[in-house]
Amino acid sequence: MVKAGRPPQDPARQLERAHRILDAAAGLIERWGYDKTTIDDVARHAGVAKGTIYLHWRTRDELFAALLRRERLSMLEEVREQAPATLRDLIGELAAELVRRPLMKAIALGDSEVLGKLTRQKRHSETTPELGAAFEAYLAELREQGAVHADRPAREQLTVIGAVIYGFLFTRNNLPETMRMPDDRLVELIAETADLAVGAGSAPPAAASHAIARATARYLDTVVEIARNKLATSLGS
Amino acid sequence: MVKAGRPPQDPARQLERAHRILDAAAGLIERWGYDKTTIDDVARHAGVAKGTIYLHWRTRDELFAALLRRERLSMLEEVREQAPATLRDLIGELAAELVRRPLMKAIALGDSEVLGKLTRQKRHSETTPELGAAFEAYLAELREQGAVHADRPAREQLTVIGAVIYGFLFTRNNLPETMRMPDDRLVELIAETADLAVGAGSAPPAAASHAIARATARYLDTVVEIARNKLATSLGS
DNA sequence: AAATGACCACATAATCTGATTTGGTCAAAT
DNA sequence: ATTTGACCAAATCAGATTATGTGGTCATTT
Repeated sequence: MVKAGRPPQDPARQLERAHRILDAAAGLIERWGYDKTTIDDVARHAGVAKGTIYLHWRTRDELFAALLRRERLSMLEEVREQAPATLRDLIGELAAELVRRPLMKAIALGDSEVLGKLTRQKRHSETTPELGAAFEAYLAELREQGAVHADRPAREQLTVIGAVIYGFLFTRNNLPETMRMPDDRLVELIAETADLAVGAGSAPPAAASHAIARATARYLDTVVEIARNKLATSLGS
Repeated sequence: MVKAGRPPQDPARQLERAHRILDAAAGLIERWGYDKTTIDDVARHAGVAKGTIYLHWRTRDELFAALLRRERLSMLEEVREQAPATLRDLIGELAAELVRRPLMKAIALGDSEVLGKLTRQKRHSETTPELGAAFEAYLAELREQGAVHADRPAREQLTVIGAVIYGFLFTRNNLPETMRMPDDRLVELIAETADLAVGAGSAPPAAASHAIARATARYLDTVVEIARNKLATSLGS
């Protein structure tokens, strides 16, 4: 006669619980910032015991990393669903998501109010050179299609796009209320400015538009896949 | 019989001394930041007694304000001497000066390492709405000449230019050494990006180039004059 | 009149101590 | 096999206390 014991838990439930914990953490960090958000708070808001959280992640930082990766994946999936067909639309969708997601915005801007002591840590872009590399490859394809300026390094174009997004997002925050433009307009301006700076002077040949759309879709597939794998690592599954 | 007394000093010498003090302050603040720079240090480096400094400015902050205003005037005069003839050249010259002047750059970026507790103070652009207004007026002239996009508010264009400059300058600082481009290239990119974002799609009519150059020169005259007056106030003359 | 630098009130920094919080563990419960 | 929450060491915080440094003044000197 064997003891009944507790039956193994459904892995799907485990995953659901992990997400519930991340949901709680996301809300708390957005509201109180990283430093003031304790594991106890997260556990209470997620309706689990503190020890349970450590069944999912070894440290607080790993929980936070998982949260960021989930958010990043969600953002990229959302962008992909919009199915942007040009570089400009892609940047516009990315910017729109950045504006709408406090956590991603905080990461992009290095907002110490939210990130607390993690502010000076590794930049997100440096953290995953793969994502940067994917974007550079994408730019190379665009160049072949005559969609971006051909005679300057892709690395530089990446810097330009980054600077434009950063500049608009940041200055917006520290602007008097009266001078702020609506979100939609801001996003339009970012996309337009970045595209003008990086794009070829003239419109790409009409015949290329299909190839460009395909390249864009493929780029998004690639980065979504990368983000998905990173997240999987962080969820221990 | 009267005592000889000390003869009145030459006002020119007083002014020269004021500048010597500001020179000392500039060097110290660039090196140690505002918080760590004491009046005693400044006095010692300027070769005067502490009390002498208070013959020129009532408080430490007023000394600092004078320093910034002098730097600003110097920067604008330098730009004017380059005689930029287009918006793009103007922005390029401004950016070049910003890159070259640590104090101005610190102000533009709100660098707390240099500004110390003054970081959260009034932004420089808010401080002098006159300068912003002058630039808006300049943009209006350019619009009449077909040099900038006509159907969007000048206010917005000002924001765009600010965002571009800020974005490039800031991201440059937090970039790994290996990815940094040389100063000249950075400046070119800033000018080009801002100009593309704000300029009319097509090149302005050749007939307008003279008027544009005149407007640019007039704009610089205006702001140099404003800056000169502000500085005069700060020097008590 | 013009310049100085010793002087002082006050702000800031540094040190210490005790109390509280919090990330992480693990024996016990299920 | 899972989950829990009391528990602990280590970090953080709050406050008191002391030490140091600094902005600004002014009697004195030139």
